[in-house]
Amino acid sequence: MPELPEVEVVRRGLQAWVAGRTILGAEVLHRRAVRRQADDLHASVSGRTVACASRRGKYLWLPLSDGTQPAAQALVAHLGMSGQLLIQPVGAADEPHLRVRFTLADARPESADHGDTDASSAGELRFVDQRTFGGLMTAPLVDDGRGGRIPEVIAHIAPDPMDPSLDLDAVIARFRARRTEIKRALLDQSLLSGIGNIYADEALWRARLHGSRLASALRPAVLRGLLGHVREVMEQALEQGGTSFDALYVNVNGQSGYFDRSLRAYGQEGRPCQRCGTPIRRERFMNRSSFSCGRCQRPPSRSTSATAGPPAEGRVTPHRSSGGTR
DNA sequence: CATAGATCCTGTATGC
DNA sequence: TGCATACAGGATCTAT
Repeated sequence: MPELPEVEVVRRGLQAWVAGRTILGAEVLHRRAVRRQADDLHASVSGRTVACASRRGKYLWLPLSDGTQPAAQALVAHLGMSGQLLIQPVGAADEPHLRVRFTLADARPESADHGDTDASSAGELRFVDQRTFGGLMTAPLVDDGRGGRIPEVIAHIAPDPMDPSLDLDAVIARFRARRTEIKRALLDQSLLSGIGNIYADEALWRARLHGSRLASALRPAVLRGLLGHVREVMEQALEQGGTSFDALYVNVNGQSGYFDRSLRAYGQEGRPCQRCGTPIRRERFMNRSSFSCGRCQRPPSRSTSATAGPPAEGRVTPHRSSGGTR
């Protein structure tokens, strides 16, 4: 499941293989894969040159230059659960779940040493997605408020742990203002982006925190430590090429990462905790699985759990704007 | 406004 | 063997 490290691996591949190349055309094979203007995709991208490959959290985008001005538009991509962006030679067999095909001009259109075009370097950028939770769209680029540019459709996505402009103190303050479980807050992309179920569980394991702890009940130093673990585990995963459980996550050349060998909590149900030997347990949380150590990661007491029942009688209850219909 | 839950999607694994 | 069900889960939409 692509989270920040996996998406960053893909971004680097796009930077190496697609940046500087001109898009000749787009063919949409599955409409759901293009979120807004499926009919306009070809017209929106053809003839434009990919300036670079950018990322925030789990979103990727390719600023598209028309050659005369800084890019005003970008091709935005989210891999969802099973999306892949692959570089393929022209003529390669279509993948079973090929959704969008972009044809790319020669990587070196200006190298006229011999005057002939090098057909072997022409190629395709393909969006392949089995479960169609991912998608592409084009969007105008707007100022991000920090001197950078971002597609306006993802302006609500918070900076991620790898962003050098991240204001850690501000993030900690926002976490502390949340009256919800810490894992739920970690997964909220408007607070801090790039974290999914895998790295949330890994960071919580490293911090020895149970995901049901109330975010607002954690001291700033504890949150600082947790966010440090988030960043550290993501950096380590990136060094391993990301986490792959199967062929659903691969880089632009179809290769898998190896961080699954280093997972300590996610998917480790029944295996001994690497710290204390207690079997890793699995719990349902937010309609998905959560993995944690029953000894190192103590669940909160009822009084500090966000999943605890309603306040006892006599407690002050939040006011309602209108009378309840109950 | 803040928070919680439903929903989309399909290949693979599991159970009876 | 075959069919039904569970599961993976990020972002968006809806409800409270």
